[in-house]
Amino acid sequence: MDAIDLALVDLLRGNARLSYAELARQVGLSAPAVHERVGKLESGGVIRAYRAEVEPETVGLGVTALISIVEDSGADTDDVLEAFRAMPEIESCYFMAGVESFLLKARVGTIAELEQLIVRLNRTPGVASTRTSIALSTKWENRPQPVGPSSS
Amino acid sequence: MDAIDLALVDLLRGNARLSYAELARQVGLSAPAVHERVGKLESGGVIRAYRAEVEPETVGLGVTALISIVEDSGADTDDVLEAFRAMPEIESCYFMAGVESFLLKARVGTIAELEQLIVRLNRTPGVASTRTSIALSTKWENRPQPVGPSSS
DNA sequence: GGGCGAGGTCGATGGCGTCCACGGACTGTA
DNA sequence: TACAGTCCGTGGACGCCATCGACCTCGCCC
Repeated sequence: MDAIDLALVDLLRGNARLSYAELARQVGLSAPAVHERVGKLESGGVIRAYRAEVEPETVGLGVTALISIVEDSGADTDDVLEAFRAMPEIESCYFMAGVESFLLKARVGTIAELEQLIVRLNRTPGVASTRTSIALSTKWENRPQPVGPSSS
Repeated sequence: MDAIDLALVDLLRGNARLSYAELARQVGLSAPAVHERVGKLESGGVIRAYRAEVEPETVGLGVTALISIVEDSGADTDDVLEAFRAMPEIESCYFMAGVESFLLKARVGTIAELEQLIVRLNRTPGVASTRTSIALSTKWENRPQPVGPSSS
């Protein structure tokens, strides 16, 4: 994990479809060398995936909500997690410090679907209560912060 | 935006580095046809970007926090937004319904850096108060939900 | 000094991206 | 029905790219 690896990660966070040849030009190595480095970043768990970022409205997912979950005392956190994982609307799931154990980011098409999701969440064993905030608009999301020349 | 476009979007959300030839095989078209469709999805704003998803800890961003912001009455929301945008630690920014106008997701390397960020946020003109929750762990993030055969 | 491993370059080759010309289906008009 | 125009696809061609293997260089350890 040297400066060149960080540069590759930065480049791929900005545009995951850059060719190895282009990456090679940018970091000043040959294409096979870059190919091997990126392969190691992938298998070493640094690069988890390559994803196209989609404008949610255009695929019928116009409603974004953030839902905080208070767990039942004595709930099995793993079971709760598994139940959340089975709900595809839940895009992100953070385990939080504080009274509210989880914060979920959910994306649905309509307010009606959001309502159904909240009902399902409240019915989930281990969930004591939910608190939902609706995002009126997403100013930006998952902006990659340059990690540039840093320590490690 | 027909079923084939949706399939392409799904495939690219799952793996942004699929070749056009591979996409073509999956959807049953020729490579040039897929190339043109994807090009239209990009220029039409459906596909916003292609990003490598990185394990944050491995690039020195091990601390995730969610920060709610209450605006001053009379604050200029655009100015506040611009100030947020200038802080690279803020990965996502949602404009929310409720007392707290914004929800920010920030990623930093250490608690000390988080403290500095919060200080800067509180000093920002237009910001009345902040409320920070720390994510102890990220169970998952930006999981693409299949949009499959849907309406539109 | 000599062997070894990590990590690089170079060269070759097959597949891919991308441009272009062409063709069939659908639509609106006479 | 016949015709022209448009949209959207296919197939072929060509140059670039991904990827493999052979070799090279440097630093390290015995």
